[in-house]
Amino acid sequence: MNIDNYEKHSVGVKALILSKLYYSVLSKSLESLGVERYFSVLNFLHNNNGCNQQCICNNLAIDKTAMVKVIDYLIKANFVERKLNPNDRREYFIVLTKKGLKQTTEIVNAFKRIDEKIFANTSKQDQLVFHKMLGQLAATLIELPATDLFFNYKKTKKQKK
Amino acid sequence: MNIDNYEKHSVGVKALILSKLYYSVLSKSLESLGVERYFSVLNFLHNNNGCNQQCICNNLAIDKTAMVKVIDYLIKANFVERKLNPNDRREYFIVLTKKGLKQTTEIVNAFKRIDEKIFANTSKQDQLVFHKMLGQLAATLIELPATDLFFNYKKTKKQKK
DNA sequence: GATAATAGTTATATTTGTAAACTATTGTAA
DNA sequence: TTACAATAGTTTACAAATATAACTATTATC
Repeated sequence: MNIDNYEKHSVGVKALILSKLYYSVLSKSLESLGVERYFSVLNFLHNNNGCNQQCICNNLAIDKTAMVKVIDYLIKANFVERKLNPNDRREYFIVLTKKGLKQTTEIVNAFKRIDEKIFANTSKQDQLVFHKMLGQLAATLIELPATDLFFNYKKTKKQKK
Repeated sequence: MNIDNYEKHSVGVKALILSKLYYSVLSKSLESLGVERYFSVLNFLHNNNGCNQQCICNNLAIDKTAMVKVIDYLIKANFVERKLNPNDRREYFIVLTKKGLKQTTEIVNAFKRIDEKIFANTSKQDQLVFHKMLGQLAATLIELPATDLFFNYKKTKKQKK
């Protein structure tokens, strides 16, 4: 079993394949959980419990219309609740339930475990360079002209005729 | 405009976000082309013209049933043709048309241009470490237990009762 | 010659992504 | 203080992606 010629690809293709491999391993290690999707959202919520939907979108580069369905799904699974912010009645806080808190602990650990495992044979120095580079690449890409995608804030530009 | 707290994410999440950013920039820079999808497939075909569908799947980690539609789409757009291999009549060679060859040249260049741009301010040494790490991570992940996903060869395991 | 394996297809269902239009609320500026 | 813009979130409709299973045709293996 193999991904052929991985080293020949561009950075974008490598990143996409790497994320596919990663999520495939993650799903396997979390098979027994009550949800089978949106692990990254739950992982994020564990560290940012009570943030609003837009915040999740901005952090994970997910479109806000897609996020509606994600939260609906997680509510149905009894992992989170929507709580209206009384000080700004436009937004809802997304809060983990008791069950959600317990389960997300496992998810957080699964992420950590995989990260540890794949870096096990790598020097601390190389790991630092790697993470520094990832940050730089993301920062550079954000500054280049791009299609709107998940950047909801840009959409208004088109509305004016 | 920004991706908040990028540096806090796990490798898998970072890779996914990075690929989203990358493809968003890529799409923008190829807006004028006759296709608006499957750039990585076309980029791959440019360097592997005449390979079969399974080969594309193995290289880009795409499921073979999805690949059927991708190739259908590219045939419709007059970018590629299916040519039956006379020596093994199960497989088709995927061959770029004249139009396809011309267009994929632009795609290949777009990939290269972005890679050059995002690495412009990075030392050759760091780039080497980065690519070496990407390869190592992918290789490690492939060895870990995973859900089947795009690994078509594994599916046979389940067929036997 | 039977069986397994491979390349590719079809069908179906679900999920995800995209665009546009929408409500409700809050912020801002004349 | 009213008008307008911006923000948070939702809905709808449609296109595309993903997953599963069953399928044909062909080739490889024993």
